[in-house]
Amino acid sequence: MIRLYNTLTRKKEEFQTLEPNLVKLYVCGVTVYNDAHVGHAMSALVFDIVRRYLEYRGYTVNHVMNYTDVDDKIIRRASELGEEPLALSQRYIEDYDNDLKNLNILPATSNPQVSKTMPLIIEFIQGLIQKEAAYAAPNGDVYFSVSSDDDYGKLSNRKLDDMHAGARIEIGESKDHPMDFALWKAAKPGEISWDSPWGKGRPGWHIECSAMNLAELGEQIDIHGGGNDLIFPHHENEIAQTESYTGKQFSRYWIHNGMLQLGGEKMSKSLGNMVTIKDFLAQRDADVMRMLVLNGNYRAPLIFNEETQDAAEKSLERLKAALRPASSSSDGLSAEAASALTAQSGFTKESFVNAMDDDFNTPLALAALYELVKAINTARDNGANDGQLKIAQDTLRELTGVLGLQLKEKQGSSEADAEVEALIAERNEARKQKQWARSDELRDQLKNMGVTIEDSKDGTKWRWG
RNA sequence: GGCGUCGUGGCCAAGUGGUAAGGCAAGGGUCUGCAAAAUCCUGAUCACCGGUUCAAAUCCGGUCGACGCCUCCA
Repeated sequence: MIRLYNTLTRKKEEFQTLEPNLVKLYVCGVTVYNDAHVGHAMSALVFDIVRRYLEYRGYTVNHVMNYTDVDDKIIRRASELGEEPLALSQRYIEDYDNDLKNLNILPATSNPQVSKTMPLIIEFIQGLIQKEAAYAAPNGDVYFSVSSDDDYGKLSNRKLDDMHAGARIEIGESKDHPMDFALWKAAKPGEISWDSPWGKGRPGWHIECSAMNLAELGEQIDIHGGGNDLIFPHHENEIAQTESYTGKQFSRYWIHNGMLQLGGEKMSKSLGNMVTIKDFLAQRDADVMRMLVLNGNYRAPLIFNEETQDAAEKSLERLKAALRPASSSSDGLSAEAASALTAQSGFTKESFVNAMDDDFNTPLALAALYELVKAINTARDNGANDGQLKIAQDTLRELTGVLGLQLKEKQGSSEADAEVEALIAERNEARKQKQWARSDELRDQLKNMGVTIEDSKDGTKWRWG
């Protein structure tokens, strides 16, 4: 039984899908006007892990992630660059797709875009006006009327009265209630716009997700996700719109990831404390980013610094090492020891599933994996052969795969490999002569080339990294 | 000010009533020519105060602190 923490109820709940074995999952994607940063990566990774795990547990996951390709910031940036807004956003969509691929994140089942959903958005707004949940203002804007919605504020646990103070009405707006928000914004001169019953304009931020949800997944979905900075106002408003429109509960479960922290504060484009995904991947392997996410609870803030990255990298090394082959000179494990290792595989799998079933408790799931790692290493030290390690290593490979870890050993070019082999042969010759100084010198040289050496009973082993 | 999350060993982090998982780092042992890898051993009473209980990191109240949202934001 899978349990997950539902922001709507602030409790862990048993997961039950609307339709058997099918999960309708909608995750808010990014606004595409700039390079994505590792905070975006965190969110994408969290939901990639959710999706992979649900699939592992036998569900078909209909995973929708949208692109906001029509927005104030896109328009501003495009005019700065002298580029068409949709051309700019299209460029960054491709760019982000590429980042996600490089992070080993599975592509969503579909990636709707605002610019391609216009008719439905307009229809949606018209429906809301008909139901008197929205109204057109004289200036061509259309607003959602929060007063029309009895349970407005239920997701973020806010009351309209409490929000009066902070709300602002900008000049030119004519809202009935300060918290009313735009469904449709009248176009300013020269801005990209679409025709509508209210004149030329473009959609507000929140309506797009309601419309794309409806288009892709229907009136009701199982899980809606995103960063916890979206709880208010974005997700709150989505609920208001969709439930006012359909009269049905929108999403059964709301999942929100915590914010990635750089130097004690949230990483964001506006704060300017960004590490882009490309910056990160130029320095570290994709697995490292994923490991950082796995190492903590997805709802908690993720501390991102050199120290946590180093630790993640080292623990990956430990997982990789467990997958390495047995010593070729080993003469096999006793039957009891071999069956104990196999038994451990079973225990680990069980612990892993129990941990993940409990709201994707990845730190606990990893702990289960390390238990198997230790068993494999001990078995190898005790003389296990490859056949005896296989089941345990296959299990480890399978479960790390569920988490989306690749655990690839670094590769070198064949010329470089040949050079390394030559140096190692030379070093082994020196070792045979007990010329330790020369031997160590060669080892240092290899180390500087990025090669790690391990001398063992069955010869010298080496690897990049 | 309002809403919410949280405060566990040097760092990251599990654990929601019965005397603290795991990873990284550190120190020591085994192995090794020396290393590396592996393995073994060593370390926290859980922000603070008060309460409930036979028993609390875990429940309740309070204090202090951190972070997020309340404006665009993953």
